[in-house]
Amino acid sequence: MVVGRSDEADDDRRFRAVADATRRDILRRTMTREYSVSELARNYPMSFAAVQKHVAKLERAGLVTKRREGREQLVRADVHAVRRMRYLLDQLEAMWVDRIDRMGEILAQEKGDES
Amino acid sequence: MVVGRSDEADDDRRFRAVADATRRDILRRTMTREYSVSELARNYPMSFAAVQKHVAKLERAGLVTKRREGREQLVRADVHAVRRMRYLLDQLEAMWVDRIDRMGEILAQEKGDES
DNA sequence: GCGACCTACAACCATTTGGTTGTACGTTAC
DNA sequence: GTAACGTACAACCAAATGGTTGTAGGTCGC
Repeated sequence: MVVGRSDEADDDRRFRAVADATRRDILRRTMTREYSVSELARNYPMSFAAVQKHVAKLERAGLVTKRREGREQLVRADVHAVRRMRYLLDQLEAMWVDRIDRMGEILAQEKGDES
Repeated sequence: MVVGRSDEADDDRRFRAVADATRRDILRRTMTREYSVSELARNYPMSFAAVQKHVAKLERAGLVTKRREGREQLVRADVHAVRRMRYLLDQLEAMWVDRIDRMGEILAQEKGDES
């Protein structure tokens, strides 16, 4: 997969969206079941509008979606966006493992040469 | 593991540190080998001081470490901090999977009742 | 020893962020 | 029908962020 600029911007948004304890908690809760925004808001020591802003930021990052049911907006997490972030971190770790592997080969080679 | 406030702050720092394309690229590069700060800086269309700030932010998040070699500071990535982020995302995904599993059980139960 | 290279950081600035209060509108329950 | 509930968003403000320029000091190579 070739990473383009729009992919980088999406990654920016996703990681930034989870770089806040309140938003991570919103994500945890909405991963288990749907919550309305005001139901979510009751869990945090801030105004309703502030929680609305957090939800909006998660939505712009593609981490949650909303659907209206009567007067309520129900928020649910989207595991795909979480997987995309995990994938990127997996790639980073793979680069690390690859480096360690290459060092191991060098060491093995040096040991062979010493015999 | 119980997540405490200082853990949350660490998570804030780590996710915020990777919420920027330049810093993700620095992380990719230093995952494969050590780079000096000025060597890194040659890759980005910004001042040396700006790259320095990016490296400092990664360092504060525990994602890279620096060691001095003569006049150069050599930067290397720390895979443990990447793993901590991945772990957190794994937990989120596990919550999703658990929810899907519970829905599957409910559906199976409903089908059993219909027979 | 001195020019080139490398790094650190202060001060500044424009933009973004994260919170508040206030206003407005739609839905629901009685 | 109206009070209660739920939501959206504008305007505001303080703090944080991400970049710049400039100054200063250490190391290295010739």
